[in-house]
Amino acid sequence: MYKNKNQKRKPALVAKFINTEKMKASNTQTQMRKGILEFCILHIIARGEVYATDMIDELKNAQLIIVEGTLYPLLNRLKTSGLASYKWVESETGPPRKYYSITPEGNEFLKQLDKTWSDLDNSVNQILNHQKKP
Amino acid sequence: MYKNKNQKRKPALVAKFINTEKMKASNTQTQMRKGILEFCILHIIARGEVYATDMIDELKNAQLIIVEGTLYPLLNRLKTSGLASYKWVESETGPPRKYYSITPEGNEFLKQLDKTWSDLDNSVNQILNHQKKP
DNA sequence: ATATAGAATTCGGTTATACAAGGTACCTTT
DNA sequence: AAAGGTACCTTGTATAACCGAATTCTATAT
Repeated sequence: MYKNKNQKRKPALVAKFINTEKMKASNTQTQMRKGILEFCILHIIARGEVYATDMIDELKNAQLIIVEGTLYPLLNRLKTSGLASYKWVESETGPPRKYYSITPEGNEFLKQLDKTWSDLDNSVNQILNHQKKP
Repeated sequence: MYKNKNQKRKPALVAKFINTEKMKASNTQTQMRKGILEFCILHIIARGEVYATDMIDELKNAQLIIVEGTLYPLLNRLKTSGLASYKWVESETGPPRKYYSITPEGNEFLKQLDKTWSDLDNSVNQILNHQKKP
């Protein structure tokens, strides 16, 4: 729908990474988040048709800040791998939106992710509480 | 203690990644684990002096499989950044061991990680249970 | 017409984890 | 001495996710 003329972009200005305690913590945060966003998005989609802004809102609501530059590529990945699909829907207040829904394959995959997450959750809590497995 | 002669290495044989559902799942698993290992290790060290094999055993016990090639670099990172320290201890059954303990800075950092983890845990559970924040 | 806002897209850059696989060193036993 | 087990170390590499920021397009409002 959007044409892609080969346009030139200015290289982004990049702030140099500085290694302080404080930055380390925020780094760990991003590290921990890795792979969890996809999981959360799939869950949101699985509940009903939504478009990007809906997702961002819901994630923000759950204190998971996500930006467009992260979300859109992720949605494309889900689409390409057949885990999600979308349809265009006209909006009354602006440009049309892509409403996503989950596919059967997506649901199958989501089941695995649920297990992966709960396993991980259990493992971590076991370490935190230092209880030996029976 | 261990000398480092500059040895030559054969390039590692690399299995080409094949994109199946199954592999996708295991990939997500490693993604989700990112940054969590450091967190767990710090916790284990915080409880008392341990050496590498102790840690691996405890993690394995909690279903978190970790290999030496992951652990040793991680421990070095902790040491270098002042979050952990170690002392050599003779063993009665083999070569000496490095027993690690946490530093005050490490404890401070661990507090932050605890919060990071519980925040993330809450966020994810909020998505899974689909409850709006009050 | 023009401006503004909402929606989707793209990409260049940064990050550093986790793993595989090979290697060195120490200690005990035979 | 040779062997075997335990402990520690190092390099290379796959990744691949996430973000920042500019961009394009559409529709509505002024």
